[in-house]
Amino acid sequence: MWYNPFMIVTKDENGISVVGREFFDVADTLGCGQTFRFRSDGDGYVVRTADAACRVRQTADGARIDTDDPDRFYRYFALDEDYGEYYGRLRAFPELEKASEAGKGIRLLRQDPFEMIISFIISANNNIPRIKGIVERLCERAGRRTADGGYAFPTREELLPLSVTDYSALGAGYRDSYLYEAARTVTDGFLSELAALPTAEARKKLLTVKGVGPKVADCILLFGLGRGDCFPVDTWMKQALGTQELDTPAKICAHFTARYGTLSGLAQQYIFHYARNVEAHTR
DNA sequence: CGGCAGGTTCAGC
DNA sequence: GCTGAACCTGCC
Repeated sequence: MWYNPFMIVTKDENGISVVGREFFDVADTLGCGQTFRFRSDGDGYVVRTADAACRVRQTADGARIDTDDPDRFYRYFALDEDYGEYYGRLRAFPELEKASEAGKGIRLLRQDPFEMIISFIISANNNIPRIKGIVERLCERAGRRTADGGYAFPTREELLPLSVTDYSALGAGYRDSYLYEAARTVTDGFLSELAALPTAEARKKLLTVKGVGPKVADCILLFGLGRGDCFPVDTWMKQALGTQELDTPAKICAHFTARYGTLSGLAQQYIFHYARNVEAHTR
């Protein structure tokens, strides 16, 4: 059992129970664009990562995760981390007062780096329903069957047999050749070098992959490599934060990573959530 | 039905 | 280095 002032987490053989829902909002955590592999199921969600699956739902006093692999999802949902503390630190920034309050239940998911590279190449200049569809079809096409009857995300080896035309047939559009190339570029060696590099150098390395630009690289670093010092700048960020001085994505990124440091990624998620779910509906 | 979607590439300065 | 046009596809 693990405890902090805001949350009590208990692991058992069938899953994980969380007491304290303030810093674990299931819908917000899954819905803020970090993962595309979840679907509604009754009063909760089925969530997949790599070759594992769980069912997660919000409960009266917290959340419940049912899974064969509690340790995996304990890490996946970062239940060893004190998001109450992170929230407190970010809330101290005046400009984050409203966004942090609205998004305090968001947690950054610890996901698989290879899965993140492929998924976020697909995400570029694309919409979420379509991204989810492409990822789902890719898993059905190339991933292994899992014990629960679903599909695992394909490994690099499982993607190698696919042709550019195969990716096109999955609906990937012009990203087909990027995916084909990425499966050849992103070897285990590439990934282990990536993990060993400081964030700035890891970012440069990711930018050598075709189809990976600054925004996608930051998403991979943040969601797949635990680099909290990244601040992905997308259309929402540009719209919410762009000013006369901060008039390019690179300037916005540099400004806010300098300001929020290792909590930049979480701050970005708070702002993204607020811009898309709160501000958009109140205007 | 045309614009848009959690951008990137490529060509031209 | 920086800027802008072109880009698959299917939701809204």
